Amino acid sequence: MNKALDRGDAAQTNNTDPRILHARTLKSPYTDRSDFNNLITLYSKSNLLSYSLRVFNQIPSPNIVSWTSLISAHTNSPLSLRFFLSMLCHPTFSFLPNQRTFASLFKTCASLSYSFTFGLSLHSMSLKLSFNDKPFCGSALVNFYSKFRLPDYAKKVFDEMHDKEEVCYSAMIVCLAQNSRCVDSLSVFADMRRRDVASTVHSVSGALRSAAELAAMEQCRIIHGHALVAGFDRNVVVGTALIDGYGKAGHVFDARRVFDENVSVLNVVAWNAMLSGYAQQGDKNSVLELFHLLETRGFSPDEYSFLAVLTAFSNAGLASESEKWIEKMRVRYGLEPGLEHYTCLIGAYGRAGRLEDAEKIAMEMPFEPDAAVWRALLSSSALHGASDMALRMAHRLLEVNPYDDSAYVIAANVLSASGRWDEVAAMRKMMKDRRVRKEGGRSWIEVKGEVHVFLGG
DNA sequence: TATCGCTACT
Repeated sequence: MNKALDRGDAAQTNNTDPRILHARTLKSPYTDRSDFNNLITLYSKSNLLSYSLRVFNQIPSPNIVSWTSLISAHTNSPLSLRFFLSMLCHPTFSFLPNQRTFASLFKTCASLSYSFTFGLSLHSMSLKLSFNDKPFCGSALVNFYSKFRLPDYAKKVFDEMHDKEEVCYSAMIVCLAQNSRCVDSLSVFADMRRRDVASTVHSVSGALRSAAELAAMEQCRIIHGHALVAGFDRNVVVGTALIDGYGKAGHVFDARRVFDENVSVLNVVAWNAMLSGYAQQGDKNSVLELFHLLETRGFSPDEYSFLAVLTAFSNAGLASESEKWIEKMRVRYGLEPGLEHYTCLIGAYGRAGRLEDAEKIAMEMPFEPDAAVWRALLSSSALHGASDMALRMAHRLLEVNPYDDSAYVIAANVLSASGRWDEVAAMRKMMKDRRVRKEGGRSWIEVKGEVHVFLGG
C-alpha cells in the first residue's frame, strides 16, 4: 500500500473530515501540490466528490498526478472521460497520461455501455505509449473487453502482457468465466497455478463460476481444496460460488455443507445460490423450507429468491401455486416479477398440461417473449404430444434465435413421434437456410488498424 | 512523487 492511501485511510478511521485538512492545507505556508493531490483522492474516498473538483480548481499549476487523481476520483462516471479530454485539450500545458491514468479510464469505459469506441481509442493510445502490457493497464483493459463481450481481444491483451501477476490472471479468468468460455477459464487458472502466481478470491471465484457452468464436479472439488489451503473458504463470494458450483453439479449435499459451515457470514446472494441448487433438483420442499428459514433469520427475499421458488414450481408443474407466489411477491413483498418469473409461470402451466393458458400468459404478460419463453412452450407442447403447437413454437423460437439447435431437436422428436416425416425434413431445411453466415466479428488486426485510423496514427 | 486494475445468485 502506498503513502497516499495510508494517509487517506488513517484520516478515515480517525473520522477526520477531509474539509478540516482542506482548510489547513489552504492556510499552511508549507503546502505543496502533492497535498492538494492527496486531498482530491481523500475527498473521493469520503464520498465528497464535488469537493474533489473544487480542490483541483484551487491548484495553481496542476500536473499529471493532479489530473489522474481527478480522473480516478470520478471512475465509472462520464465526467472522468470529460476531464481526460479537457486535459488533452488544455491550451497551455501538455500532459502526457501515464499508466495510472489509463487504468482508471479503462475501468470507467468498462462500466459505461456507450463508451466502447472511446475505450478502443484509449487502447490505441496506450499501445503507442507502451502501457497496455503493464499489469494495471492490462488488467483494466482485459476487463473492458470482457464487459463488451470480446473475450478473444481480452485474451490477446493478456497474452501480450509482461510480468503477469495475480490481478492480471484474475481479470482474465473472470473474463472468460463471464463470457461462458469455461474450459479456457479453467485452463488459465491451471496455468496460473503452474506458474506459481498466487491465486486471489477473485480468480478462485471466477474459476468456480466456470466449473459451475460446466457442472464439473471434479473441478469444483479441486478448487474447493485449493480455497481451503489458500484460506479463502470463509470468503462470502468464494463460499457462494462453491454453493452454486456444487448445486449446479447436482451435489446439493455438498452445497449445503458449505452453506452450513459458513452460514454466519453469508448474505442473501449465498442463500439464493443454495435455494436455486435445490430448485434445479426439483426439490420444492427444501426450497420452501430454506425460504422460510431465510425470513426467520431476518433476511429479505429478493427477486432471485422468488425465482428459485418459481423454478422449483415450474419443474414440478405447480401452476396455481406459481400464480399464488407471483401475487405474493408483488403484493406482500413489493417486488415486480420480471421476465424470468413469468417464464417459470409459463413453464409451470405448460408442464401441468395447461398449454393454452401457458401461451395466453406469454402473449399477455408485460414483457416481449424471448427465446427462453418459446423454448418453455416448445418443450411443454412436446412433452404433451401437441405436435402442431410444438411446430408453431419451434418457428417462434427460431425467429428470435436462429442458432437454437434445440428447436430442431425437440420439434423433430415430437413430429417424428406422430409420423410427420415431411415436416421434419422441412424443418431441417429451414434450419439450414437460416444458418446465415456466422459473423464471428472482425479480426484483431482489423480492429487494431481501425483504432490507429481513428486517432490519425 | 502524490495518482491505478480483478470476484458470487436467472
